Amino acid sequence: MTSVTEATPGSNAQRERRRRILDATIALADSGGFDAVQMRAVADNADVALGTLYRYFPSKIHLLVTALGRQFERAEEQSRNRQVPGDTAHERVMYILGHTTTALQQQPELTEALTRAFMFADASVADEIHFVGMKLTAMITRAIDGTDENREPTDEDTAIVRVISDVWFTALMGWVTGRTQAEDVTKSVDVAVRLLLR
Amino acid sequence: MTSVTEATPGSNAQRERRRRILDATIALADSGGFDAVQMRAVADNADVALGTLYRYFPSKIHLLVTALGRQFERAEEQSRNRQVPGDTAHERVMYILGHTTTALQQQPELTEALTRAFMFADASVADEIHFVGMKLTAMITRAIDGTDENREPTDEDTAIVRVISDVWFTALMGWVTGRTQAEDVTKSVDVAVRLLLR
DNA sequence: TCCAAATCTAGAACGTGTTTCAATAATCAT
DNA sequence: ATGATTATTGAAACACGTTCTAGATTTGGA
Repeated sequence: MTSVTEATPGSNAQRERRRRILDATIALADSGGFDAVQMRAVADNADVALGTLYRYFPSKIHLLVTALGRQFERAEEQSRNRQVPGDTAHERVMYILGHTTTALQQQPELTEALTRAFMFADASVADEIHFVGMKLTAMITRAIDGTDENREPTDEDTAIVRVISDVWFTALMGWVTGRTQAEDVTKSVDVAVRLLLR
Repeated sequence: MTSVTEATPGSNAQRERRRRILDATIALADSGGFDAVQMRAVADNADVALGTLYRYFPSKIHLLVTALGRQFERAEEQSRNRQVPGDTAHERVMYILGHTTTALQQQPELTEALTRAFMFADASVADEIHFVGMKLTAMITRAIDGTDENREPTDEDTAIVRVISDVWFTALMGWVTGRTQAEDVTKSVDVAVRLLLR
């Protein structure tokens, strides 16, 4: 037992298993998307039994949405440490979302897997979904507020952020399902942001 | 062979089979949602062989999205024949979407099945998806324009309609997946419409 | 009317998410 | 250290979407 324990519950071995499972999930998703994340393959690659995998994550959706949360946590962390460039709220929001969209589109298979899982998710995954929503909201809100670090977001800000998130998500969904082009995602968001932040 | 043939291709018997399949689909979806629409059950209830079902609809998703199209066609037809009440664009859009939302929420299982299918749909269902999008766009656009029947929608109108559709869809998705309350759907849309139509 | 092509049927079979179970291993309180 | 509890393993089994096959049936043209 090392003294350095993370906030995650369970023994060392359990935290290790959990990490291996999520790593295997991301690796498989990155290589072949949603369909490649097969529970038997995840279990094999993570060196755990299938039953153990299900003890840690009650379904494929939980697994993927949790992985999505981990990715968003990192993205939000990164964005938190840097000043968002841009003179207007519009520019700043587009910087963040354009950036994030491009990053996601660099790993199309992974993005497809995670987005599809997000779409599938039902009430039993509400916590994980909420977590992801919070991270996204935080990023966009920070972009709207800009340099004014201490500005308390107004109700209107919050409402605008929600609408932008919805548009972004729907556009992303169109792209991962192969119904729209990569550029269309950023375009859709840009139109929405223009309508909302004026 | 009767003389009255619909626009649907194929022989009489084939049109009958197709109708039986879609009817069985709606009935099963209405009774138990997405999970109850099992391909074997649909085939049984429609009195066709499983192979035949797959000849008519290449996947469960095609089947459900086609059924969704039929439902939306009817809804749009109904709304087309009536004047939309309300003095402002906001009131009229909310009337239409509030109405439609309430109608969908009367049949939660059916709505869950159709919405989930819509979410799943990939490029191979693009035509059916597009059809549904057109119907929805038509309804909302008519509501924005109000009594001015001949007004040509501006680019801005079109953009606004897209954003509203996205918000509505995302909210509906939250509800069918059991993550939000029924009222939240209309509330979300109302906030978005207020931000966009001012 | 008859033949060839297309369609339909019944049912088996396959893949993958999920569940279950008996046996083994690890952990923890006393 | 020991016994009890809990976690893990390996493997079988199940459910449902989907595919495949062999034989009937229907259809449409000569």
